Amino acid sequence: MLIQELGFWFRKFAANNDRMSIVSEIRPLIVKELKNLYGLNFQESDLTINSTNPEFEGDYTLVLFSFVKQLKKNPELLGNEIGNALLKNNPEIFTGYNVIKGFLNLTVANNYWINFLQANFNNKEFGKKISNNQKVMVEYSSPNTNKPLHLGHLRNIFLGWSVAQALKESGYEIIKSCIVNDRGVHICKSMIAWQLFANGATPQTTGMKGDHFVGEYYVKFNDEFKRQVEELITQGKTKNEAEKEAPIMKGTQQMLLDWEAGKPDVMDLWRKMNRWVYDGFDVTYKRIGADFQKMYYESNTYLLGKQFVEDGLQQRVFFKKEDGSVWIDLTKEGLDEKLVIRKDGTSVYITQDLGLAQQKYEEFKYNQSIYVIADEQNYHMKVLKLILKKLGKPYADGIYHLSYGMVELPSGRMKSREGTVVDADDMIDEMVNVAKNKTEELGKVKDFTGDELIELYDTIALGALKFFLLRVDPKKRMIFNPEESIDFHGFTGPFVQYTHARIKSILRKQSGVVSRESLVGSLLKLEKNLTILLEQYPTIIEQAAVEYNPSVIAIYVFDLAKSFNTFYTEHSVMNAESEEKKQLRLQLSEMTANVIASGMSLLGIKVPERM
RNA sequence: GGUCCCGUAGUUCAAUGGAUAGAAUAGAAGUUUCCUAAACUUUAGAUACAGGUUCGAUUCCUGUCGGGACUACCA
Repeated sequence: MLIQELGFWFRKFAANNDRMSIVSEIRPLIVKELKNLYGLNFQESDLTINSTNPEFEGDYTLVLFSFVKQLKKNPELLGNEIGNALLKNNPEIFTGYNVIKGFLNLTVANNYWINFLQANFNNKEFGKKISNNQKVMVEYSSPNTNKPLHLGHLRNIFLGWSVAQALKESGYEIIKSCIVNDRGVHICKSMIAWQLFANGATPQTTGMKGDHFVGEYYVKFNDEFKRQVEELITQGKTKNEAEKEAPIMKGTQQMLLDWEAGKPDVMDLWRKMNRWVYDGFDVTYKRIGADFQKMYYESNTYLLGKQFVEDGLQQRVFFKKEDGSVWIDLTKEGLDEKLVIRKDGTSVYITQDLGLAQQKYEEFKYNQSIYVIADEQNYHMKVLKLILKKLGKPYADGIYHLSYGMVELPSGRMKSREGTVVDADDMIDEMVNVAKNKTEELGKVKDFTGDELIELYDTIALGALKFFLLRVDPKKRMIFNPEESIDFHGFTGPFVQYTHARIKSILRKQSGVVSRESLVGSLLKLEKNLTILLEQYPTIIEQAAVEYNPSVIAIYVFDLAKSFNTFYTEHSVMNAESEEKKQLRLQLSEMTANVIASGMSLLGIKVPERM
């Protein structure tokens, strides 16, 4: 290698964490050539550059059709002219090109890939960006305190956590928050059922997890309510009347009034039962790795929005109807009139959220505020943002609704009343069980201690579950099939974890550190494929962060593992053809393990050394 | 009724308007004296329907059919 060429590579890879991807380096070069050759000004974003299809020669492909029209040249000629110029002016980057139909296939120099590998293979922070001084709040989980977490919550939690992590890796400061829905009529339902049926039982006396314990009384309320309604109907009432007059429902409404009045015994019971639920949630959160820097409680925030009302009326954004209720007219925006204050002066859900948005902003001065909420609330979130905008709030534009689709069963939507809800804790326990059985069956870790085994089962089980819920585009509804979903083969977390464990096994056999200089001049097809994939990792993180979409990481990390497995089956690392090849493959292996570990960590998934 | 979202192999998911629509499972056929077979290889199989825009459409537009969500003085 020539001295000046070494200098080129040194500059290229010196600042690891700020390095540009090869594609982002190629773009300006092409723009430059288009100007030189034809005097045309194109934006980098005008260029379409794809990975070259495997059946053609080349690494990256420029699509030529968009220039053909403007230049009135045939694509073959155009491609050759651009390819020729690129090669001539950037001999250290390109070593070849070919034109097929309207596609210019570019081959990137082996030296580029080899130097990339040498510079980054042992960098565990590859892909991580330096701070950009932007602050993002991510609100997720946000449960009710009347029942335990279910599969739908898990999608929310994994998604919120992972998006936050991808943003953090991209240089943002992250504040994870949670608004706990700890008040309201549904909470009173559990409370009243406890008063009626519990005989003083507690999670401690029954040995139950607190959230499950309280959830049982919520179910008991519904059973009793149904029974009372039926009884009243047999007495000649209509269904509507019966539902209004059922004693347990009347009791619930009274309890809500008592709560709002701050009646001591009701407040005591409310605090006690919420404490039970929080204790239960904490266990689950800890187990699945959810964390929050800021908790909000609706019992503290539900009155906040009222400050907006005067403001809104004065600005003529809101208007008052004759009965005293306050509204906003959104018909010009294609929506309806929306109530913000009831005629009795109490606030509604949207009003509370206005207040909470304001409080969050005052407290954290965020640049962006992300709400991880299911898509059934698309309308609500649209209205929220619109109102804040109309009120001239500076933070309105930073609000983003990360809307995700429901998790459904093959039989349809999960319904708590029909008992078709998949409980989060049960689900995790079942996954752990499957992980245990499978691991024992394979018998590869018989020398593990009891604690190590428990940790491994958790790692695999949660890896499978998180991967399963994150591998799908958040926007889309997803179907959860209990029979088929607990699978550790194919496009799954354990598949990726297994690849990592196998690589680690190779690396353990290598005594001492892997050499930095591999001194090989060329790459075999499978070696190059793997290197190209590794080089794309920072771009993938960026995409996941920009699109708020962890599934691109899951898909990437799976592709990477698959690509390594193919390589690994074909070529031996420890018994490579030469010492240089061995070092190169060790570098490839180490970097693949690092990127897998890093990518999986962005999904909240641990990777084992052995499994 | 109105607004919005979604229809891709048997099934679960991919595909910034670009080359012969990719994977995974399930199906068929193979690979273990050699770095962990939770792996690898081969094979068969799909864009709901009808138009339109475009050099080029799974992607954009219109319509039809099918599924879902929202449309609360519930949260």
